[in-house]
Amino acid sequence: MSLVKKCTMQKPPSFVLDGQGPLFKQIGRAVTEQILKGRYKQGERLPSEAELTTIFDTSRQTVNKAISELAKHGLVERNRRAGTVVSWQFQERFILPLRDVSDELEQNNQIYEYRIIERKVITNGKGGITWGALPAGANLLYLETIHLADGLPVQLETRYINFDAFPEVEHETFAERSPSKWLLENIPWSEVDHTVRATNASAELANKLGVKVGAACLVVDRQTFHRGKPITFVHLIYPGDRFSIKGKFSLANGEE
Amino acid sequence: MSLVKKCTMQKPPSFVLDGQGPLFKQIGRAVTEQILKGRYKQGERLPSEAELTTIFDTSRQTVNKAISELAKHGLVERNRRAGTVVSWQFQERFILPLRDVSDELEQNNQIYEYRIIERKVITNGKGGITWGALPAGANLLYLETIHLADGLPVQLETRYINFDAFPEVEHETFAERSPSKWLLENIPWSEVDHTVRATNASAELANKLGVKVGAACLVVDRQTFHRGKPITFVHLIYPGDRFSIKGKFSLANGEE
DNA sequence: AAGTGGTCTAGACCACACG
DNA sequence: GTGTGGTCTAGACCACTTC
Repeated sequence: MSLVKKCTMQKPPSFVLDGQGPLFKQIGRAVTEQILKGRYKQGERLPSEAELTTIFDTSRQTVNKAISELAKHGLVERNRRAGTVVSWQFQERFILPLRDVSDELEQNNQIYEYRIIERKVITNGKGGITWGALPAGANLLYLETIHLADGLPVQLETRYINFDAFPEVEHETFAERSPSKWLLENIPWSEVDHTVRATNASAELANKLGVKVGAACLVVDRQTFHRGKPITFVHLIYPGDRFSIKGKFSLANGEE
Repeated sequence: MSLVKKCTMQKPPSFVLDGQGPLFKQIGRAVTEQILKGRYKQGERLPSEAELTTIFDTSRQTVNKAISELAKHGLVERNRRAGTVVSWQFQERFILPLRDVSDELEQNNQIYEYRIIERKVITNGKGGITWGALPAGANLLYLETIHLADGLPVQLETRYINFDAFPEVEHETFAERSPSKWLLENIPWSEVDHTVRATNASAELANKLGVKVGAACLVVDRQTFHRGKPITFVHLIYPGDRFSIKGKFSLANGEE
């Protein structure tokens, strides 16, 4: 029996606190730093919370808060007994924020307007329109809205609202607030479902958006629910050359 | 002097713990629940941490953890002295995950393959190619890769790697691992920048992706950095009819 | 001045998974 | 069993902001 198991030559601590901001963030950065430097490789185990507690001379809570945050961002994985190891892949979590058009445009100092093109109550399943989340025969408020930036169309919104569940929309003209804003301010929601894809503009769409027939457009489909109850389904179409979704992510600062 | 300031008819506590999982999550759900129910409206102030501590008969830490989490998700905003109020808009945080193609396909039980179409070292700024993050004249490793699902093209990848900073890529054939996977496993990164938009397929692109000329395609541009040093720029093109980005978000469970 | 959230401590018990 | 992270407590000091 050997006395030591290969004497893994205790690595230099080398964690450096920068003195900026809260301790738990400093610790998070220090550890992230060492991982990025390759000091801890993928699959490799980090010091336990107990060890980090002594390394940084702090309480376990603080260490836990720091490392749990890294785990939330997917940089490390934590397991009881097995300890904390560096993730093998953390590319799965690239993240894109999706914002309301009007907010997006305001930030760019563009002038935002919208116009309701059409408004009617329709029956789910008829006229070729079916919203799978609701049974056929349900009443839907149909709204078609065009959103403009500096007078140029940037988004065509086709919306269906669960009319039976929210009959109060009948008396809303959406003159003051766009349907999107009105819903957000008046109807609570708890779940959202998104799909983003690309499509070619049909003749009708091209006309409404002021682009050429066949032009590539970005399409965002969004379904909103509250406790499983469907609220609204919205189909957003953007001219491909006038709109894009942008997102940044930085490991050092946390999210976004 | 009136004795009471209008006696704001102490609202019924009405927070309900469901007994499922950790206390701080139960509290988070209970509070979220009341907000969604409209019991606390937008801009309205929540009970302070001290009050919640007595309401839930727990420690302040636990309450803090619960409510801070809601704040991270954008449901509420916290301010010193002013207290915690329900956010006016929390639509800004709709989130879309972006995943590696191969992972995406694996999940759908589709067969994944890739082929390197072209590989060469080029000079930044020449041949009409400029990567703004690097100076003109820098060396770039150019890689063009096609990714297939069940034998059908789903992604055309055009990639530039900062060759001067990572000369080790010269000897990598990317035969075992796609450039994307190889980079993720061998080069540390700390910042990512994304843009998603739609575009019409050029003749060349249409040919490579096996779609019609002019077909709408989804384009993802991704720049990756490490401590501000550019690593790679990649231009991913998906046939619009064969690919979409999907994301779900639920307030009740936390993220994603 | 006073109330709020932000952070930190030093302890504790527990569930889980590995040996 | 034993070490790990997950959670919780009861206290504390501080910074900020509104009152």
